[in-house]
Amino acid sequence: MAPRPAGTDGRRADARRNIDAILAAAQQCLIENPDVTIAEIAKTAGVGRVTLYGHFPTRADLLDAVFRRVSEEANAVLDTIETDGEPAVALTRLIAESWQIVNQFRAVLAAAEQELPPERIRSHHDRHLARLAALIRRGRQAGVFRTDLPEQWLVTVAYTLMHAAAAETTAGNLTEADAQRAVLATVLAAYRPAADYSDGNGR
Amino acid sequence: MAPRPAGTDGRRADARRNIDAILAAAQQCLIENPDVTIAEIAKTAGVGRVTLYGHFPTRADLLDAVFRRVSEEANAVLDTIETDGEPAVALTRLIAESWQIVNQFRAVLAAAEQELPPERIRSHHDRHLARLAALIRRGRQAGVFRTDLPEQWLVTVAYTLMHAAAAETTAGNLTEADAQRAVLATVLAAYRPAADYSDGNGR
DNA sequence: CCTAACTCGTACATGGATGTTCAACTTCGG
DNA sequence: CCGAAGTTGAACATCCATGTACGAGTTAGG
Repeated sequence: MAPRPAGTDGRRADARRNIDAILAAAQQCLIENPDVTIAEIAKTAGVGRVTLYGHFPTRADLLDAVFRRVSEEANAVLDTIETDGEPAVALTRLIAESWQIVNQFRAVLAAAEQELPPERIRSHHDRHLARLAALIRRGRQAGVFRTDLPEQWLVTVAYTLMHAAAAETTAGNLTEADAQRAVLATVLAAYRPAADYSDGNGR
Repeated sequence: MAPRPAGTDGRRADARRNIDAILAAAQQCLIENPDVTIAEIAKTAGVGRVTLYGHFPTRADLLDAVFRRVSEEANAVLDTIETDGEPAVALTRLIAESWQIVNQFRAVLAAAEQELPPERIRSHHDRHLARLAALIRRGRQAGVFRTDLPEQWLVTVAYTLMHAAAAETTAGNLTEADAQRAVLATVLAAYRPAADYSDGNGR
């Protein structure tokens, strides 16, 4: 109607709608099975296979778009988290939220890892990792997190454990609640300073 | 020469030799790239593709055999480890050894996980997991390991961290020595009782 | 030595997924 | 209402790894 804001995008309205549908479908399908076929994604999106190829010339392109989308969704959530204050508390908050996300989307990640060049994955992840890294740094300076291991390793520990817990829930070995608790308890313990003479109450 | 012990196997000597070569080649190839093609494995083994199929009718059969082989090799090593005495010390020994193995063979595992039915994986792994589980149980009774999380989860934590560390070394982020130290320190910390009022020296 | 067991290469059958091309049909959007 | 942008299914072209079939050549081993 109104001479469209010109920033909308070159595309026509229905095209944009389809792209959305495709991304949503892809996301859902990938969660159920990282090896879904393009054909199936198209069908789920209620769109012709050819149409899909029209927007995403190659499987990798599609995966990349989905990955980017999920990643941005995650950032939107995580950016609202308060990471100031007592590091251990902030860590608890951050991990709890992050775990929800990992638990939801780990299958997408798995798919992406299989078929996207590693730097691609890295670049999408960086912001998440940086957030945690910053918190760790702060906690170390405050003397409440251990400093005898590389910062990078501590980051890895947290993400690894989240993935593991997610796997355990999908395998049915742990309820979501138990899994979250387990991750939290484990990471907190793993981050505690090596020779900890404190009383365990954190101060 | 001597009327062969009759327990040798129905096969002819050269056949047995080839089977060995194939398994060895497969193991090596899979370590370099979990998606190696059968053809390449055959070539590496210095054997015709057809010959390979003669012994392992299907890719899954081959993977299974390789997996079994590696697993048995691992068991041979791990069975020699002293798991009595102070649980924390025994754990250190067990993890240190296990990590070496995981670090060497994680690629094989990855390949197997992709293409073998999960129960197969399980059955091969069980003995390793059981070993650790037993030690954990003992440590808990002795009051030196935490009891507020499922035993199963603690096992997962250890193996997960070993895999993560292995990944970090292959990525070049950690030297083998640093990785081993990191795993050890992290697992020990993670296993420590939740509200730990001890002096950190273990007794 | 002589035979059955093994191996080899080449060639072929299969199957499944990814992309492409085309010509007709719909829908936007001005 | 008209033209351009978008959509569609069907058919086709590739590609690539797996697995088979065969006939001829080797080798083990009694």
